[in-house]
Amino acid sequence: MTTLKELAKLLNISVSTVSKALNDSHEISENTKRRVNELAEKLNYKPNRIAQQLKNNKTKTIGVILPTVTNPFFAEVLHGIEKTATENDYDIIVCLSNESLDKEKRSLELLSNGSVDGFLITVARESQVKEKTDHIAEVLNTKIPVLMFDRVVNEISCDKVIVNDFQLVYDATQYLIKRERRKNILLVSNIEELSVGKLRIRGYRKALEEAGLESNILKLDNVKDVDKTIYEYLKGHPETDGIISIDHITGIIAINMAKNLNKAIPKDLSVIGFGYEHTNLLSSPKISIVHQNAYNIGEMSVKLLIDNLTNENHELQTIVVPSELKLSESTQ
Amino acid sequence: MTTLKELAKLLNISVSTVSKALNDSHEISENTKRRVNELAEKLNYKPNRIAQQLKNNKTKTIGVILPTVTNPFFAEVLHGIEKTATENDYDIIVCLSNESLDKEKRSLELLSNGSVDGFLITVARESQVKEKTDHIAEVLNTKIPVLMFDRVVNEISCDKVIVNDFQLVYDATQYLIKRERRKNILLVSNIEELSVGKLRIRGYRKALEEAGLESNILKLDNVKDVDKTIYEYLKGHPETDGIISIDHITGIIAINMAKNLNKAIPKDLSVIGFGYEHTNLLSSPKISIVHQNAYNIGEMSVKLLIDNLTNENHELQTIVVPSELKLSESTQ
DNA sequence: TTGTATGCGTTATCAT
DNA sequence: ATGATAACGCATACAA
Repeated sequence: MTTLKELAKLLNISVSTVSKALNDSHEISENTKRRVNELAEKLNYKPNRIAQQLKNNKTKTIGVILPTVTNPFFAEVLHGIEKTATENDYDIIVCLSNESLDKEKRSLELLSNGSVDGFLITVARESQVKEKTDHIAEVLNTKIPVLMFDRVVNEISCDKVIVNDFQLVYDATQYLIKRERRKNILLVSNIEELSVGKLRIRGYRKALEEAGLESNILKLDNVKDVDKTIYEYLKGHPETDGIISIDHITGIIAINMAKNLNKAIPKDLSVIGFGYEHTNLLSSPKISIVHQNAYNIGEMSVKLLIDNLTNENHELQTIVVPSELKLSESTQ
Repeated sequence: MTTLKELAKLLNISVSTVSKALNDSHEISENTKRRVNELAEKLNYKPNRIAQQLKNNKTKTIGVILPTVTNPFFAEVLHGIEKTATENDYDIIVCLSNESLDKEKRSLELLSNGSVDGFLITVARESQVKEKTDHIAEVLNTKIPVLMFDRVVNEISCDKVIVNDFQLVYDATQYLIKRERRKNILLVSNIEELSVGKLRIRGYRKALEEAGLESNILKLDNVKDVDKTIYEYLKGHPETDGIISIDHITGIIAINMAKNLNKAIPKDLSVIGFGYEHTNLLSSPKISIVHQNAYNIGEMSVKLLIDNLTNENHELQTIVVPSELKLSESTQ
């Protein structure tokens, strides 16, 4: 890599002159600027980013800690994060916790050595279930800003970007009750022990209670044959006329199983799931989904974190990113 | 952040003594080491990574440039990359080209300033279609190692990690011909203009030619209503008794459409697609897939790049990661 | 065993 | 208009 020193030597001028010339300082003559810029161009000079980071004590880099990227929700969040970070001249260093507390902790510790200016994090499943989040609080103690999105820890005070999980499922359930006159609505889930899962289940329960209906929940986390389990449930409960899935996968499976049982969708059974950009391509009839606008979650998270990093008067806040109910063929 | 200087001042010793003590140098007395380590522990000292990077002229960071992460194939590759990088004490900076030549170019240029030690890249669709890859060659000119995976550019000489696309589809097609006695095998695809798509189509053609059968290809890239297009094709060609999908989505749609036409799967129609970890959960009957072992692609890529970065005698090579045909319910 | 000096590449301050 | 020097934090060759 070409350095200032090399340019200076070749031009027989000092390093500081070269530096100033490249930064278009008024102290430098037009002639010198021209000579310097020409040579810099020719040798493809680029200021060494690491040296700048050391000098400025800023990395312009954000640490992003995600449970996984195989889940399309987080994939789309990451898309939003990357795009917005790039637009604001930030790089992102990505770590995947794989839902492990230990990996999450190590990643945070490793990057808390000046590698990044701040963190975006979704707490790992294990950390959340075991309620161990001291490692996150410790990062905040070292004055490195942290923003939590999606899954959050109430006890920790920091910026947060979330979805209105409770309201969303409440609304979706109410839609099935009031608009589609469904009486026996099943909730299927493989995320029941996550904070967001609990909130969604509460929304479902509230809507049913208000309507005087009974709630039925099929918990599928750690279940091996998800398809068979749903099939057997539907077979044993033929009265089921509505399904709310609170994740992005069990709703599609439920549609397939219902079809195998010769249930007409949406005539006999309405289905609403959670989903992302192309989710509804995957089922026939196309599944109606709660679209969480994952991209926007990523976008808002980056913007809020950068505000924290750059704005003296930044105030901690919690942003709720609006979601939308995207009705398709699996509802009437 | 605590620095060596601060520790030195507090202990009334020199910076270099502190540095050596922390690095467990034999030059330093046990007593001093103890004092230093205790204070370092107490103040939660961590060596500033940026300063180390500048000193060593190494970042221990890999730049990863992906077209997207919403595609589960790349998501799983990224998983393999992250895990393997972490195990080898490397960070990853992730950039998403979004299939755009321009974004890919800018990302490469931005990180070619000392930010990373090397690159892992899958060429963007636009770059590949327009055959513009000078920006990648330029990075190599600056002596920063680049490794291409999945989609590769033949004209550029560098490490490569690929899948045996030709052979895979050849084998899958032959399976339908020889084992399942299929005569009218359709290929569906939404990636026909990518290098990997072309290779896969060639494998399909070869197998059919050898068997004296006719090839039929349904190209779906840029098609709006993929489901309807497949439906209409199958309706107009009821003789179709086998389908090869060369991407991870059109195979599932084909199964759904065939069922809508009351075709029995796999009795009337066998289907093989491409897919990843949980792909087969999404269809009923479960789809048979070519599993590309995306995770391994990521893993091998990192290992090969690190060898290039650290091994004096590294020789450029192309690794073919073996895939497997995972038969499930959509074949007999 | 400990300390001093130097340099990584850049930029800001202070001479000349 | 140009140059010398110092500093960011760390590591190491070299003195003492």
